[in-house]
Amino acid sequence: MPELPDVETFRRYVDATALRRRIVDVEVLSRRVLAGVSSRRLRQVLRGATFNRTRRHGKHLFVDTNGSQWLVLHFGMTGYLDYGKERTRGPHDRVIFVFAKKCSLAYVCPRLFGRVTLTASVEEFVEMKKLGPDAMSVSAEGFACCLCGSKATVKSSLMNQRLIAGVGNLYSDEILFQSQVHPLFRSDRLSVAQATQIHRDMRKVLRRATERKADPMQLPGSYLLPHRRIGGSCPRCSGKLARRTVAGRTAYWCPACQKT
DNA sequence: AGGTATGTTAATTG
DNA sequence: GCAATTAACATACC
Repeated sequence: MPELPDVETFRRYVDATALRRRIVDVEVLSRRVLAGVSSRRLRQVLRGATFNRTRRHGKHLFVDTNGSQWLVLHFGMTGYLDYGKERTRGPHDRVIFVFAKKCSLAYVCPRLFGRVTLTASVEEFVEMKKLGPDAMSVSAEGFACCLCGSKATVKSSLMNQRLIAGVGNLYSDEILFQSQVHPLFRSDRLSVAQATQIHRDMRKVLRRATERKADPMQLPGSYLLPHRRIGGSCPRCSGKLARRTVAGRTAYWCPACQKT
């Protein structure tokens, strides 16, 4: 799941379920998802604390734990959160934050590509990971700056978390479809008008997707994602969509609507 | 069985 | 150094 709209949805989910509740225990069921923190330290820092507030930068979710540490959650390709009272444990639960009254929040990650850690500062973490500005917060000028310095294809640049944080394979396809820009177009050859358009469409697409709880199939029929499958047709011109590996991922686009 | 998958990163190649 | 490609990670689905 997790591109920016998914992680923003998870952030709101934590806000709605787990804020200000005393953490009575932390169960680490898979050490593999811990990055640079031991289960003992995670438990020691979180036990007795509360989740105070949440932040998001790109695909990373941060939860202020009351003291000097933030819990950092990244979801890989298949991670998500599941809150419940007396919830039954699933096979892919990796870390469980246990609250009072048998309530708990599970970090579930079937493929184990996600990571959980702690950081003293969100800004330091972002700098350490060399993440670019958040896709929903970056200004048009900042966005153009990030893209136009890259010789990579525009799809690759959009997905490069060091340039812009938050856009992945699915939404990069959607953004370029909206802007009618070909995914293989070189970033540094975009006109100012094109970069401005892509910036506007990026924010529009991510906002829309977040409104729809990050379910790509719930996007309007005029969007690419509901049609993004083998044999799918362009909602604008009805032509067959093109499909090819770009930047190591499967890209879909309309060869008629998205020129060069 | 083999191909595919919403992510990241290291190694390799041009 | 940059960019593209490939493999690797671990699992599920068609």
